[in-house]
Amino acid sequence: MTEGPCRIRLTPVSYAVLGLLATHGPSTPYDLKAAVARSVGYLWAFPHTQLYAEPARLAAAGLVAEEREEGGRRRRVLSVTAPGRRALDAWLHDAEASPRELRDVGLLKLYFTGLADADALVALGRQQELAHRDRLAAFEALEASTRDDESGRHARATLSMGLAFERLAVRFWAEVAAGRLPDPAPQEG
Amino acid sequence: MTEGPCRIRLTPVSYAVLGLLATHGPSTPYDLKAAVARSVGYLWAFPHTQLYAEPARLAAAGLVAEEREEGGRRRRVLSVTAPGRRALDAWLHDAEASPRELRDVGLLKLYFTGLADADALVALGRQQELAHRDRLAAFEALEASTRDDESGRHARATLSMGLAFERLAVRFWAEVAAGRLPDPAPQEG
DNA sequence: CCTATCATGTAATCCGTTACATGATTAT
DNA sequence: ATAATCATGTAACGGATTACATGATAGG
Repeated sequence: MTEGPCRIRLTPVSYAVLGLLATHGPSTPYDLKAAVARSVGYLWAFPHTQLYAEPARLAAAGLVAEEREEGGRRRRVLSVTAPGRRALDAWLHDAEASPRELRDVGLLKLYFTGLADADALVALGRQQELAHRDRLAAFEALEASTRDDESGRHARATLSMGLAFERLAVRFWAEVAAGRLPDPAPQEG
Repeated sequence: MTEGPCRIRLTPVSYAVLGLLATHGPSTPYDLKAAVARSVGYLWAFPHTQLYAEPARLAAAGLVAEEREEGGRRRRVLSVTAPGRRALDAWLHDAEASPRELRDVGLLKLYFTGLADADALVALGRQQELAHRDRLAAFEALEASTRDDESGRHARATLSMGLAFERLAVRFWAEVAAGRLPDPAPQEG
């Protein structure tokens, strides 16, 4: 049993695909698209084209197997190979993961809003508050619909972080919208 | 007065460059690099190469002006043009900014850690807690060093969000490290 | 004077996105 | 039967990262 023919760099998308295949078993790219929408999508969404392109990359490296259906649409059915599973496990057991920068466009705007007038600031606050409220509502709906789903404890844990973050963001931007620029100084210590 | 010769798509990097030039006046790419490190870097860092490449793009579009020093290093000195300033103002006055997905590798791992054993989970928690503690400490140092800097109120506001987020992350990952998988259900409401 | 680090840049790669396109199903 | 939407892809583009490279300045 030889290893994959060529080494490729594995990105988060790679591991998401491997993880979804390992979780749900053999799937078509379309299945993956649906699975993402139902699961990690709120945390990390990718366009469906990536779910067609990425398996090809992984297949070239021998980490997933591609089979074509015989009849009708001749869809690709993907599954994890043994090397693929090993790569996934290695990733999961490697605790290293540098935290993401915020990289939020709203915050970047806020940073420079001193260059504009106060109206721009308040408008930004309002818009951001609304946007985060929407996401919060979506997360809460998702939370409600996955209660007493014992199998998804890890998924619910990440969702928990998502909810906490959105609540924080709503509070933050509501302050901005009210014309009160938050300052870290009077810390609630 | 004609507009820039060609339209380009302006990305967050573009506006960061425009914003920094508008704030600090004419600068070389190296100045920009230093300014980023001192300012927005904690929120959104880019490699220095982008601070050489991006001004070229902006110059081609007429949004910044490039001059070469005469003596010695013949460095490029960049400044915002009138159209550049208008583009920046338009961006600042457009409140639209879809919030960023979390897209955190640690959370993605957490999502799939049901596929691995409990050790992996705890190790991940520990590592993430440490990483976020480090960032929190860095943010706190930055906060302390910018106190009573009246001109940077907007900067301090974004920093305030950064601090709050890191505190949240530390709490969250500490739970994971302790083997307690957070669940959104018992909401502190 | 030599070395190390700072400062300044170029070039290539590659992933992610956007745009486009078309074959199946389902509904009316 | 036709329209509409679902399902499934291909192809090109471009920005961001990575790797490489070299000229100045300072320290020993």
